[in-house]
Amino acid sequence: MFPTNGVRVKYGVRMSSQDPPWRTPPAKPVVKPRLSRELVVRTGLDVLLREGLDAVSMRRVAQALGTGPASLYAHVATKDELVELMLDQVLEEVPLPAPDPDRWRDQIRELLRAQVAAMQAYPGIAKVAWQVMIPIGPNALRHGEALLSLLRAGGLSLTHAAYAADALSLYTKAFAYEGSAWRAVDPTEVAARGRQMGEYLDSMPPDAFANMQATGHLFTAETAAERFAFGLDLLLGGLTSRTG
Amino acid sequence: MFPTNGVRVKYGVRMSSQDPPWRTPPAKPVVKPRLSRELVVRTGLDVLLREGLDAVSMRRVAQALGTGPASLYAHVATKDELVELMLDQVLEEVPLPAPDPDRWRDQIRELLRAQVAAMQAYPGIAKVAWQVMIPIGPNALRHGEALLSLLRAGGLSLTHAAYAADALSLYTKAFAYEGSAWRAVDPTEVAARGRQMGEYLDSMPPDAFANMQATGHLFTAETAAERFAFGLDLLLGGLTSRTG
DNA sequence: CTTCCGAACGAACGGTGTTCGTCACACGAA
DNA sequence: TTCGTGTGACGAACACCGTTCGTTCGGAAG
Repeated sequence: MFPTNGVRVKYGVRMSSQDPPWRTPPAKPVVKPRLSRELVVRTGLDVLLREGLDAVSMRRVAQALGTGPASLYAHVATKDELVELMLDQVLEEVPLPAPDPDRWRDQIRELLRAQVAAMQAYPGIAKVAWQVMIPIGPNALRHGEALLSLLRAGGLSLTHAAYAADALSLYTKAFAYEGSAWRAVDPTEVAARGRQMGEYLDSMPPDAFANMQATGHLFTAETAAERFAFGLDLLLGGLTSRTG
Repeated sequence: MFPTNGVRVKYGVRMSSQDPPWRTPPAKPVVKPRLSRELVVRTGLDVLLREGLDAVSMRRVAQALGTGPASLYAHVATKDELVELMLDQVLEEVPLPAPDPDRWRDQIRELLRAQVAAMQAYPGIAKVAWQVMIPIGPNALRHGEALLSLLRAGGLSLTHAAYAADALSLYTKAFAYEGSAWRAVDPTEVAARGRQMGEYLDSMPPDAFANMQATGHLFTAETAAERFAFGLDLLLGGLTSRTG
């Protein structure tokens, strides 16, 4: 029949001849894959992709697995750990460069851009990078080490490399969240916020918010890549004065 | 007795002579200030200061006001609006500089440092700067305009000023949140995370995370101000190549 | 075949944000 | 002064949430 490893027949399909005659066999001996940490995490990402981060609750993930919320706690300590594992899973797909002292600046740019892209593929996942204080998953650590290596390859001292990595990571996480959040919510709501802000600014003395009025049109999703590159150039450009 | 404006006597303290003799007067005619948007917001900040951001729920704030959660909705549309108003209130106390073209860089440093300091005075409040997509409160907008003005005073083009303001704001918010969050949670928990990470790193091949191992001790609360200044210098230093 | 252990699970607990219908009260009109 | 009337205050309830408890049951070990 089924391989006994990895599948499970609910309520036991076998019936003994001693069973009373009115014992009805289960209507649907549904084949259900055995739960595992990885399966729970993957299902969580599935729910996130389909219904957004807010829909990722223990109950919803359990429902997607055809079970109850209590079953998940055999594989995951808490919900925070689940979403942290989901984030780490997303980072796993990002390739890490081998430091090249001639291209370290471009390599940093590529790495951070790839991080943002990976996170934006799962709208809302960047939020958990802020919810959990310090990402500690294996892949998060690998990314941290890779960034530090690139900065060291650029000739920075240990302390400067550490501080620069901190600033670069913070900025990248912040940017990933911003873009990720915009994509996750209803676009009409974003538009409503923008209109609300415009109305407020218009109701004020015209010179009170002159620069805001003049630059408001620049903060759109279209300029996102450009803005990210600009901020990255600022940070990396600032490093030129500290190294060769 | 009391001025009728601003106070309220619960259940009506006046008794008519027609009342049946067993009618007991209310034991404590508690003087309760009338609810208002500002009072609700202020009470929210009170609860945050005393019990942390997680304790700020509609029920808890209502309880602190001696009423039920439904009463708050006459003054605040949703909980998100409440915490957004709380954040805006915190920003109100930060003074804004008048742009001086000779000191614009230092003025930016001062402004952003003051923003971080104000947020860290209310541990956890920086989190809401991320929960609400685009801060839209009057004070948030005033801060945005001030930052743009300083950058324009520095000679940047409109587009560059806008992009630089975006990067600077993002970095400041990110840093404020990081420090704010560390202060808001149990220090033993932070230590546990650090130890957990150290153990994981030790269990790996020693050269796999060499830079992480060497720099781990630099990411403490003591180096926070230094790290923030470093990142700010990076961003502002990157601007030198784009203006005089 | 029996024992045993841990995954799976149903039900419940105490919390959350928000809504609904009601009620008391201050204020303007008669 | 009396009488509506509108609005803030409020208790109760709804539909969720994360998590825990006690039980059940499948599959491997003895």
